[in-house]
Amino acid sequence: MEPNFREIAQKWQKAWKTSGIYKTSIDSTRPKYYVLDMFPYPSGAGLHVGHPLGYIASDIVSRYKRLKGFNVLHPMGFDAFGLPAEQYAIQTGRHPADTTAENIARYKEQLDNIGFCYDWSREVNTSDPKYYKWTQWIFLQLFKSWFNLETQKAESIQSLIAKFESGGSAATKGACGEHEAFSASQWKEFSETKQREILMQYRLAYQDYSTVNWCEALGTVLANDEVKDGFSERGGHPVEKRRMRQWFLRITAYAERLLNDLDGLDWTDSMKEMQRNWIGRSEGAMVRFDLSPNPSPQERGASQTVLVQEPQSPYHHAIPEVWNALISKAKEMRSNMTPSEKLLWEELRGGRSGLKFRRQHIIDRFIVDFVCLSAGIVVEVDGEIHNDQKEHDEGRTVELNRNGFQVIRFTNEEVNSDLHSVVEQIIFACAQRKLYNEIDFIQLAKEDEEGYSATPLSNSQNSTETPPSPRGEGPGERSDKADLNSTDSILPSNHHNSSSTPPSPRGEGLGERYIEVFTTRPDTIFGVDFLTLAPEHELVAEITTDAQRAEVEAYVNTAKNRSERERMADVKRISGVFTGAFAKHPFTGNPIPVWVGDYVLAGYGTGAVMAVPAGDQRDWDFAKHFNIPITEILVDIDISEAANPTKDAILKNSGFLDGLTGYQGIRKAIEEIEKAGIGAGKVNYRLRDAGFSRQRYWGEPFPIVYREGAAFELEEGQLPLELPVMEDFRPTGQPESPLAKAGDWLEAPEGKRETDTMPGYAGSSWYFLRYMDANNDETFVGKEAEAYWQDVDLYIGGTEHAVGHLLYSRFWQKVLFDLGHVTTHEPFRKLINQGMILGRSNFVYRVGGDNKYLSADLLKSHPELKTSALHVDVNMVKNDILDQEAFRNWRPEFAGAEFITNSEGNYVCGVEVEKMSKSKYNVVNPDDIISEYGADTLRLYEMFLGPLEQYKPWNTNGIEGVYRFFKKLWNLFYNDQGGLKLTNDAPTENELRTLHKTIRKVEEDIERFSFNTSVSTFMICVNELHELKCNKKAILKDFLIVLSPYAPHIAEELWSACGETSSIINASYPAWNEAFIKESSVMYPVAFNGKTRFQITVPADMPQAEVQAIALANEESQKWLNGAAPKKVIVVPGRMVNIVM
RNA sequence: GCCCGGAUGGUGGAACUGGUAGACACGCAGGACUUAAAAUCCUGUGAUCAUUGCGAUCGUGCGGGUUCGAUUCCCGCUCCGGGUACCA
Repeated sequence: MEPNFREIAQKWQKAWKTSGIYKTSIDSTRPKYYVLDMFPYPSGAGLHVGHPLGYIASDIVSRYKRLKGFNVLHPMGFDAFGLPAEQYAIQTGRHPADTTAENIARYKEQLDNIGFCYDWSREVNTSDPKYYKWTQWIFLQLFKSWFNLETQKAESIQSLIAKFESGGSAATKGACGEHEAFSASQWKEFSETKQREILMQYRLAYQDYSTVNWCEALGTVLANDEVKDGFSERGGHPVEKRRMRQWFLRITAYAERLLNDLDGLDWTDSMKEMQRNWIGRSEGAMVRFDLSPNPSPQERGASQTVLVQEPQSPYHHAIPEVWNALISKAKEMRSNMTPSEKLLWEELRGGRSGLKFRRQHIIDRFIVDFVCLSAGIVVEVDGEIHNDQKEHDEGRTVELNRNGFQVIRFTNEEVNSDLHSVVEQIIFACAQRKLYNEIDFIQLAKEDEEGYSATPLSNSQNSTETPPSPRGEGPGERSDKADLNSTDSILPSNHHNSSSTPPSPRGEGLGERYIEVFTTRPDTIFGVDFLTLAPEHELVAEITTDAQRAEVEAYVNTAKNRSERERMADVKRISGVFTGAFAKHPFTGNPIPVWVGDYVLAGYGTGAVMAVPAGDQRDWDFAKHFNIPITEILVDIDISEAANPTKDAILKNSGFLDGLTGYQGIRKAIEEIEKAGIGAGKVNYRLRDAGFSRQRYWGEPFPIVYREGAAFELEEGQLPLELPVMEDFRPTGQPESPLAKAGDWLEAPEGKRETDTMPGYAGSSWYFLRYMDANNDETFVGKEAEAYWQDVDLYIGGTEHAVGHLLYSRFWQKVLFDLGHVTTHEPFRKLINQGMILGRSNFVYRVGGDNKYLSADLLKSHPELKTSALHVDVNMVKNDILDQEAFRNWRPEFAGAEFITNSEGNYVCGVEVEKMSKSKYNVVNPDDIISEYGADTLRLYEMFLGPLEQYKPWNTNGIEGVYRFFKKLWNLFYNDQGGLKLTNDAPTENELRTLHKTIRKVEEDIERFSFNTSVSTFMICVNELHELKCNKKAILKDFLIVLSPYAPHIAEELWSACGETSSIINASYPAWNEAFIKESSVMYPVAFNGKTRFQITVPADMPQAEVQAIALANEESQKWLNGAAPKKVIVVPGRMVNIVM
């Protein structure tokens, strides 16, 4: 008789429901165990076979822990607010409340079919006002608190107000935005609006203007993790940046705690690592670089007169005879400029670049292509460069250098292909040169050193691209000038005594402006060759010189308008522009050019970096691209091809850091930076405050009203603030919420309502707490319930929530903990990530344009046939063999399909593993499996598929094996006629051994979440009991208990067949007895040099020496030893014997 | 690029602290039962060689190393999967 597993499942599901056996309550006599699944988002598509994988695992643990005597909390609910539900509703033209309710009903039905032991009386639904009342309440707790940096805890905003009243803004340190300083009396005089404005800077839930991801198509802003490569994760619509007033949660205040507390969690390393990366802690230093004053026109004039004899005798050294020849030649050249020269001249002529250039100008005995006399820069454009030409050029360069000119060379190709960059470099070189000139002037005057003309560029390889540094120490030469003493002597004196006055946050000091950078490599500070600002950096406009203004503005505008996507797309492209400004190196006093580049992100650190080409590849690339000279600071490291970012290289040319490794240098450098009062060691985080506003309809409304522009919270008694029912809830297409159209609702007696709604993660950040006391109307979770259930012992869900949900939940929990509302500071003790179940797509191969299909196993033998692969519904395929009739009936166009089958007459389908999706026809619905094989088979088979955490394709092929197992089990209880064949006989030793081995193994497996191996243990047990022809109740009943977490329905059915009247769910897990498992004799494999040759069987308690003797005495041993004496014999007790020859 | 994980028969996978590699299952082949099929049961199934038999050799992505002994530990690679990124 065939058992009907489907009917059995339905029967017991009904019985359990009626008896309310899954209802859980607080029971202080038993230890608690809280097993939680990540609750699903009820989409319209329903569950596929991949969804229940984690649920099955958690259900097994729940039932097992219950058998073990724990009071188990195992709830389920629905994450029902959010964008997808709204999108789905808009698509179907219905209200999200209706579609959500339907989807939930469908999900529940599907879940119940699988036989989960959820206590549905604790169901939560985040879109239910009874639930979101408390989401709003928690938001108010965040709104009404601030983070005290001194105690590293959240406190009530009242304590902050008290501190302001007594000591003004200086009285305390809290995590906050920017605001002015004020005294206690000033505070008291502030208007309420003003006070609220300041408090807003401290609240854990606060408002701020910020750039957000605005998605035109979805009509809403998106969280960073909802944006992938500049497109919305859902729908793939383009996303752009907009500046809007938004709600934020001050999660950054908790960065350190969120990071440190990871250590105590039983999560996978990769999961913790993802959170660590997201928090992105990096240690380093803040360093300020004072800005040199921009040269005024007068100063420029001064420098000109000193350094270049201009304009009186620009043609110096030219003797009359040569002069006449040169001048006619120059005229000729002017009228016959090469196309590249013409191109460049168009950019340089008439002072367009802010500098005056002359063309085909005579200097000494040369005619140079272009020259900027005020800066002393010669620009040469060459054709193809041959070797002898190169030599000639070098000679010419040296002579021009001698005359005080710096030569920059470009090839025709460079000018033609990247004119912009060429012009850029020229302007940069001129500006830099001008500043050097000034400094030289000052230094020369002061120190009475050798004159400028005696500072030639001697390094002929790169001299054309290398401007002289202030006192003549070009790269790789004159190192005697770069020693500690000389750098000390030019340290600005104010740096030595300014440590008592902390720098203001930005470069707005009195009379002195500076750029503050964050660096993780303060040890490389002597290798700083330039600074780079993010295009959005606030100092950009201020410091840019007039000459560079047009270009910088153009660059900044382009960068701003470039969407995220475009910026991502050409990460490789290096772009930037020189501001014309210079900063002063804090230790050497060298001028450091300030650039703008979009490789620097405004949102990280200070939005400015100190660029060290020697140690950072991006800086290196930037320097090479713009011909910025690179300072070498690493001993014996070649940086001609790439930067060296390692910290173990020895530093040189680095003043007080010389001779130290990077590791040592970091500490020393921070020390010196702090001593000099130009900065301090600093820990920086990548984590940003969490955007908490959404311009959508289907979310929690904020319990906030506005009066005179200030935000006021609603009273607790006014919650929930229900979402108004609206006919038209579609996005407005403007960056404002659909709720802006809500008419009367907007006008509250207390003021004007906030129209944004909360994001999807609001409700899911605390749902695990609500389950503990889901029906409490007085509070979000009762004190008693919270104290009993505390936290989640086991949390199972996908890795996709690694940083979003899991981080926000931890943050909320910590805030609630600080405020005294919960007793634990981490919500999820152990976390397991189930791997995704992938689809296994099947294909048919259509021949040409015909309605004819070639079997996949014949593809190779028929290379002459051109075929195209078509996805075919996997539900028409069994063991990769197509149901031909079903295919013909699938769609009208396949009705007359002809099949070229293999020799057995089968049509074999092709196979590919892909994500499960409707469009690939590879979705398997658990309901179909259940109606064919029953719920237990589905449960057991999903577990049998492989390790829980592993990604694996769904393959229905193996399910028969599990089904056979159940039939085999059934046959231990029933004979062919359907009669029970159970006996009450005493079990034999063998039967007991089989049983107790199984009890032990399954227990061990569940404890380490190795569910797939318990399934094979069940199979082994049933196979053995079959062999033993065991139908003894004493054995089978215990086996059923062990099996019941995996296969509750069949276990319950057979349990009652044994005459039990109470449910197996309430049974106790049997204890295994070592005495039954112990074998009286042990089989030892005997190996020679590690290779197993034969086996011996000896009594289990035989001493090692005797085992060794027996092994050696064996005649097989004699054969393998071949007369030789063994060198060594190793006996591993109970394991094996190894004889070394 | 960086971080994490992985690679074992025709397939999914097992081997938990280094100790008989391939448990359990699928598939396949052969057999029993049956008029036949399904279901069920039995046998075999890593590769190569030898097959009359005893068997032998190789084998856990590749190359080294440690060890009496390595799928397991170490070093260096290859490939695959996931995460993440101009993060200074």
